[in-house]
Amino acid sequence: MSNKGITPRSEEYSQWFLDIIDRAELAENSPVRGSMVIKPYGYAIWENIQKELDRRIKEKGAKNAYFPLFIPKSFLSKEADHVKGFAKECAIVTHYRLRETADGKGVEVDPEAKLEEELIVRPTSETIMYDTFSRWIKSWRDLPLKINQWANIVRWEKRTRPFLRTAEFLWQEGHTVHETHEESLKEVMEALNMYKDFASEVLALETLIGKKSNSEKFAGALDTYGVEAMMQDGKSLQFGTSHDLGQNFAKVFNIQFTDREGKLKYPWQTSWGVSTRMMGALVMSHSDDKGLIVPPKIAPIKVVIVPIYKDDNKEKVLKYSRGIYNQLIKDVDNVEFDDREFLSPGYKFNEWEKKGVPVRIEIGPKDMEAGQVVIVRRDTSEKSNIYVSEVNENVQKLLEDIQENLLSRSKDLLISNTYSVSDYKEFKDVISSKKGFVHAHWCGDPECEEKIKEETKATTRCQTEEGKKNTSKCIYCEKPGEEWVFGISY
RNA sequence: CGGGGAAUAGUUCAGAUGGCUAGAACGCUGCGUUUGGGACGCAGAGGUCGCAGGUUCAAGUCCUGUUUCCCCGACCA
Repeated sequence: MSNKGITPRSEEYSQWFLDIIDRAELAENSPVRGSMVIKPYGYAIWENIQKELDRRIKEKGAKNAYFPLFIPKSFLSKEADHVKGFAKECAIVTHYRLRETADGKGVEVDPEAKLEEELIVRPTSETIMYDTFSRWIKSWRDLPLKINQWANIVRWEKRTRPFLRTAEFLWQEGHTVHETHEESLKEVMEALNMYKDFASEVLALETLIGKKSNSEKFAGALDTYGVEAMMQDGKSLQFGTSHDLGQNFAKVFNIQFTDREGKLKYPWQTSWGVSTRMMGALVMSHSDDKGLIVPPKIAPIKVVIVPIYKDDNKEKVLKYSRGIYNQLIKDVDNVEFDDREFLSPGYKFNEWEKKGVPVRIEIGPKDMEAGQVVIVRRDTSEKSNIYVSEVNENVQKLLEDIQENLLSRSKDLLISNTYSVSDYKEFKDVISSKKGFVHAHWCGDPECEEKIKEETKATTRCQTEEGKKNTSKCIYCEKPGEEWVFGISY
């Protein structure tokens, strides 16, 4: 099996990657391609991400709900751009029953059981939600409506990559409805900033936010804003999106409300989402040749204690270590005590390093005699001898330090791989040799964008607030243009 | 849908110009010894060599067909 799709840093990479997900399990039993099994440890990371993000989403005033997996074909086809955008990557349910084959050895689709109207497995939930919204919303008093859904969705991509682009993925999608465009635009930016803050505060990832170009925007939106992260190889990864849907969907799903003057109006909508792709960003950003580094705030195991003993001092060391464990869990959660027998300490160290556990505590006879423990941080591999009485304080401080250090590494990477260029030759040089984010001017013509993509593989990633104000010659056609951020995208 | 690979043990792979009973490493099972950076010894289980034809005294190896998977593009969060 190979995991080459996801920025291998070394041969070791593919090994520890498999501790988190497993594609083989599924591939053997099923012809489902491009889906993946997320193993318990990987899923525990996802659960922690969910928990923290869910809290922030609710803080914004959104409530969780759940809508159907299947969308009637007619719903999806209501918004013209929306259909065009998703038509080519939909899984479609056409029948509802199987029957035994004539030879009795298997099953086949029962042609009698054809659905009158095909169902589409949701590639996103705008249509099925908004059909319902049209019944929920009558008056300005019903607004704003803010609904969030945690769900799985299916996009039948031609080519898949673990975490970055799987046929089925887990995500969160927020959908809001507002009285005015001004208000909905505010929501779009709030969601965008929520993602940026989440990335930086929780995932320790520095990101860039801004508006997407027309060719990159969501099918059916007026405008799409994106959060772009930079991976260790300089390539960019769209991490989350927030869409200004305008009144496009309101009009086709007939969502109307009576405003404060008694007039019937179409509301303004937004939608925003992030997916398990975040896990990919996490893996690809915080990793070194030893394996993953999980930011402490979402680590399923924050601290692992590894007792080191020989037969003659086993009981003593275990007792001493357990004492420290009991002391530590008073102040720190997610502490693991690894007393598995007959596995060498070296094996254990390696295993926890692969999994990215931020702090490891080694306790052996030498430490016991000195009344100390050895504390090792995962990000720098730095070891220190700490007195038992100082362990709790030290570990708490270390966890904060690691979280900060990961973010500062991510910042440094982004800053040191961001360039500004003024002509096309320079643009091509930088893109081909350095990758990274390249600030350059573009006239806004999709043809120039397309040509640049064909010739360099670089696409517009987004336009920042400052970029909009900064005008100069388009690097391709030299007509006047605004500044955009280009990059090579995953 | 284009362009390249590949298919042999649970996994990664080796098996020139066909040759006898199909191999290694890792993993797995048992016993014993080990435990401060991926432990070691001994014993063992595990294979219709992707599938179907063909050539041959003889096919994992050659030929034809077929299926599947992987990688690189196009599409996309």
